[in-house]
Amino acid sequence: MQLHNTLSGRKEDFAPLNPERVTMYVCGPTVYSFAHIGNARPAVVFDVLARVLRRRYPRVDYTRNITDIDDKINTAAAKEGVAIKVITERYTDIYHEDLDALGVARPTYEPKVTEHLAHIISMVERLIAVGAAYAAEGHVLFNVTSYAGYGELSKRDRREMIAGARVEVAPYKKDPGDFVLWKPSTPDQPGWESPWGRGRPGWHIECSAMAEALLGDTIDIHGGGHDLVFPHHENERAQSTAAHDGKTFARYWLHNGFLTMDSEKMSKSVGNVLLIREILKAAPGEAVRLALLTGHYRQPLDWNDEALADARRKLDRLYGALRDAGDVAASDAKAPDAFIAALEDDINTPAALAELFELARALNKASDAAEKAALVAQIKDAGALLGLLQQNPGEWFSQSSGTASEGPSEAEIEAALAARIAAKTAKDYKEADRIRDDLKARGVLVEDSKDGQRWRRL
RNA sequence: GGCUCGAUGGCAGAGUGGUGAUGCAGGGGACUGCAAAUCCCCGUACGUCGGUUCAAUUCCGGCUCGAGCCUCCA
Repeated sequence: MQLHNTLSGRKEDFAPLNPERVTMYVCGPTVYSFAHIGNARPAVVFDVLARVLRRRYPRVDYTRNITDIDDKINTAAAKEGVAIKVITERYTDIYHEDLDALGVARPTYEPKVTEHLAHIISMVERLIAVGAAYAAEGHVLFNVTSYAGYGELSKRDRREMIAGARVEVAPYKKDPGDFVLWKPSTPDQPGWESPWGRGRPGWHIECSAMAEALLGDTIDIHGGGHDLVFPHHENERAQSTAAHDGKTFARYWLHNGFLTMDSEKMSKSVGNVLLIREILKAAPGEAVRLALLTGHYRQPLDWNDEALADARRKLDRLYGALRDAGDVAASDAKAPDAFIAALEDDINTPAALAELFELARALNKASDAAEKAALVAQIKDAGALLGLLQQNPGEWFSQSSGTASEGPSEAEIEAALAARIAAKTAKDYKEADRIRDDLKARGVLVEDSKDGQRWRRL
């Protein structure tokens, strides 16, 4: 298997440190608001990676954290006049619901920062002990000059960064690039007791501490959105390496490209944020998932209505092939080598999808029952690796477009189809066509197959 | 300003130093009462200017354009 490593800037052969236990850490959400479609991309991409790894390795410990201590959460809680727990639990549940709809499996571990305060404090103490961090005015800061490798991941020169810095440098910092590990809380802010007084952790130390607690000092794969390379992952790397006596923190760094809206970054300031749950009102979760896998994960992906409609039509074709195969009992055939090879080549989902369509065409052409059974099994096994094609074709074609869409009920459709078959039997094609046109106008496409009429929602 | 990554046909999107993936859309045909679905066939592409090479969309360089990071951010 090959994976593109941000640290080296090239594709590398992947070999886990311990083949009996592959470890993977992906930065999860800060739960203070609804998740948008951009947040869904890493969740889906690394879900696919976990599935591919699990096919080859017996145990994959995948950790995706929930950041439930953060100043944005504090702001949201203060605004509503509730405890931060009210906010974080609400949006954690929503996050789970959204990802469930996209077929994203839960990670092995889903740690929360609030459950790891002791670990975070201990890590900060160790960093001070080894001289990589220092306390100043209630804060604890990581000294970037203590780590020679600082800047390697994001390919940045510290001196240039200072020149381009847009923020004012706090006077207690030894170096302008030093970042906060622990900061003091005022009495009205959420805080936890620590050797440096009541306060709360900085953002970067959380992930380092949770990765250490659950996966150990060195992890195989660390993933996240491309925007996290700097400063978040650069800082994590510096902290963890310093705390672990120079041991490698993450062996492979993977970053997914950004999702744009009409070629522009999705952000609240631009006002083009598209929430996962808004999209799910008008489209099935599986189509959203496929749309996210249409491009290679490292490439930017432009989100628009056409991309989603395209994904739905693709699923129509794939599920159509499965439906037309009829009731053949799937054999125990597995996804073909070319499909696996595509996914093991740095998660090349577009190439893998092309293989899937080749299988669908073969299935559409097949007449032999054994051949059909093998192809159905191959398509389903391949689909499972992508997290697709696991429902019955009938369910796919009869489901509504999304949580908010409407249309005639199945009973109404069945009644209309009965009337149409009667008209057809009487060779009253004018009436049969009228019924078909009427249903189409209401969002239901009727097709005549050799097995009789069938329908699907548009 | 610094850094990173891109630029493929009507659209989306892989890939490759020399036979133009895949899906959608389009044209033709088969099938169908007509459609739809399916199958077969077809078309149009590698930003620009140079270089290397027998041969470049594929390697190298300049340019132009685009996305992202340098501040919270997937």
